[in-house]
Amino acid sequence: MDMALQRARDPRGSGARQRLTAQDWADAALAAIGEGGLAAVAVEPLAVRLGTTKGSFYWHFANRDALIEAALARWEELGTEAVITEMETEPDPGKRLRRLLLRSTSQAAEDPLEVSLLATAGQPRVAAALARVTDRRIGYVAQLFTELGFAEDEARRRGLLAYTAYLGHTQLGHAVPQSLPAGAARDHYLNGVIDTLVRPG
Amino acid sequence: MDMALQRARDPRGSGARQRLTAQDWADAALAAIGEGGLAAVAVEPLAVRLGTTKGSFYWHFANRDALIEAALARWEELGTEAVITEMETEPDPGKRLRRLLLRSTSQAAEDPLEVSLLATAGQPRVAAALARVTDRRIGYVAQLFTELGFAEDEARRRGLLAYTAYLGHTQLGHAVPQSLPAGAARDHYLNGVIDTLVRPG
DNA sequence: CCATATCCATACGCTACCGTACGGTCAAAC
DNA sequence: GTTTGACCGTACGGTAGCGTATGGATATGG
Repeated sequence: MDMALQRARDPRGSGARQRLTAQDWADAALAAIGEGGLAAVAVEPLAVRLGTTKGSFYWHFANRDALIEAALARWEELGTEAVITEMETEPDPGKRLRRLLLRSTSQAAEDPLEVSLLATAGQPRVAAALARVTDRRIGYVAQLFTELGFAEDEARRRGLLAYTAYLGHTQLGHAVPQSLPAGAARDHYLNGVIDTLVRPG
Repeated sequence: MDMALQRARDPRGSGARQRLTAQDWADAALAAIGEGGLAAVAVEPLAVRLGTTKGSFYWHFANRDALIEAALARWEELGTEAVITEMETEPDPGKRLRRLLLRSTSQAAEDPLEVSLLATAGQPRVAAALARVTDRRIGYVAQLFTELGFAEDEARRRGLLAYTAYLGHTQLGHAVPQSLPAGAARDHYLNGVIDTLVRPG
């Protein structure tokens, strides 16, 4: 998740701008979710971080809920399709699976956002966004297994197993990082996992 | 997690008692975590649920933080050792692994507590409790793979994979339940997963 | 039957945050 | 150069929850 806060434009031409866009708020909200969960999406603290005040916020959004919605939409846009598109440059499905797993896990290691969102699946809006993203991802991974020669059912089963392992892995990465292999052992571990996942039978 | 709120004793002999114990508060806090995350551990709402007031709470605990600590201790006590002990009645390690996975996943399907705790790994106290529980569990599963004849390294690798899959599975079970197989397909899926996990190679 | 320790109710002040009201500012359009 | 509309600052009232203070209830031993 690239939080590169691209501002609309910079009227002054230099660094210090003062007008913000709704997307600035949405990105800040995403960053806050990553750091402190949904509860950290609080208007006044965010305003301080953005160097502005609530006056700005309530111009761009009706209320806090609308901000959350915008942040989730942005996450859906950035967190899944971009990665899948990036994978498509690799023709071999086996290598694609390896690249996907390596990239996703290391990405997730730096970005607590997904973990925080999973945590707040109680919220209906979050649940809906998660459902869409999850379906898309599991479908994509299952398709990779299909391309590797597995039958429909078996591919779905292995795709689901791979995705649950990915999810659990990121969970551990944030909650109990010392339980995961690090450095070179990490790549070795992940490659071994894929070996197990793609072994025929 | 059996939330059977056993009261200390019941001075009246019948149903309606009014004095509470610290454990009553801790159990209520655990239930609240399951329903609404750590943030839902709020003294005044809990007092309402317990049919009492803050006066009781601040008699038993110094502050909200002490309550959280007590709840975590109770979770560690109930959520891991009890299950492992229960597994030991099964002599065959292969069946033990199957029983463990089936029991844990269906348990977790009803009890959002673990998911909520994972979500709040930011809190140092939660992180410490999670670390202890995670180490114990991964160690136990790895030992099962050792008993199944895998070498030390391979057993650890497969144990970790199994545990991450379990974690991710429970995540999905709460966030996007429709992505998981249900009913008979569920057992079929889990058995297939174990087949994949124990297949030699 | 009263004394004491245990346990709870109630009232209070404090802080963080939500949302509103309204006035001020600045750039662009005319 | 005035007007207009987009954008922001500030002050306000409201709510939820933390923690404290203090008095009241209740059970049990003397």
